[in-house]
Amino acid sequence: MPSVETHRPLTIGELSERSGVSASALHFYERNGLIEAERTAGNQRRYRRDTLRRVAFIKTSQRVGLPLKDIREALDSLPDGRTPTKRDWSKLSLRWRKELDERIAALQHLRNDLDGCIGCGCLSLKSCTLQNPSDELGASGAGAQRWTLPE
Amino acid sequence: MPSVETHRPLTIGELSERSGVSASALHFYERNGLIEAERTAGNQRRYRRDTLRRVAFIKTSQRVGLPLKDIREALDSLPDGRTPTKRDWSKLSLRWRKELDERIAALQHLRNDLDGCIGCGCLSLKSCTLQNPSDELGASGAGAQRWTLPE
DNA sequence: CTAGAACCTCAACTATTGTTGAGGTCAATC
DNA sequence: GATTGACCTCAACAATAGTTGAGGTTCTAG
Repeated sequence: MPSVETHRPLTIGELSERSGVSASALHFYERNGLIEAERTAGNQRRYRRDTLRRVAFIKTSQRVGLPLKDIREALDSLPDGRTPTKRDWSKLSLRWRKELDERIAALQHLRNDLDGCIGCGCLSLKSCTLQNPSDELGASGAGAQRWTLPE
Repeated sequence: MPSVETHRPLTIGELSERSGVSASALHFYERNGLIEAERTAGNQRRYRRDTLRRVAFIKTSQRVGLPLKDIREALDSLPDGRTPTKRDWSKLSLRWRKELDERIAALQHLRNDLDGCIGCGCLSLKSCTLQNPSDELGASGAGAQRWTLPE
């Protein structure tokens, strides 16, 4: 049977140390609705232990380059009051994995485009402008869109 | 032989339209040493046509997530006064491709780690803490480093 | 030569993701 | 019961990557 210790909520210091996220960042996440905490009679924060996982999700998502706004949206899909189940987290992970896949695909696409250009030192990617002498010499007309890959 | 038109330097409006980068952003890049311009007698900017390629490099690098500081460093390796040759750009592209490769590899690594965790809904990546019941119940001790993948 | 579009500078503002410090309170230990 | 470390709020500051606006100048076409 679990001891009392294992159910005790976390102080901000504990959460900070265990998650590797500074207390000020935790405050910030709270202000922005990414995490939440109970308060003691003396107004100090007490975090449910699953907040640890929530913070892990935040950190990991940030590593992929997602803005906090998006991360919050994802977290909003978790159940409100109760501790999320494995299934809940699993759904989130899957969603997040898709993001990852997309980002990887986008970078690979970019790299493939680049490969065709390294030989000529060109950087226009979509259509190598160096292979088009009129650009080097200064062709007028549609130039902008060539560099803007579709979002 | 090339007409005069093809050698004429670009106004900021032209560079902006052709590159898809706003004039204010071009001002900003100049303040930060990423691009430069000659001036007319009346103090208006005139860009060498190869600035177009420079801006393309900036935009593309940003797409990969590189900060302007790094991009400037890369650009600093270009020859100073003269128009860069294809070879110059080629070197830069190669360097940038390595960055891309690294980023792709990092994301793939992250995804592979995640794959092992989706089944259990865990997010600790390196070592699935959900597979470790002591964490769900709140094991004390080293928790932080597990989520911090090496930079 | 004059109107209007395009350009100039400089300062202030935006958003994101936090950090730092001041001034004060809480909680656990001696 | 006093000390001390951990915690609280609030405001200001930081870096990045720009945008916006005011107020004034230049360039170009008619």
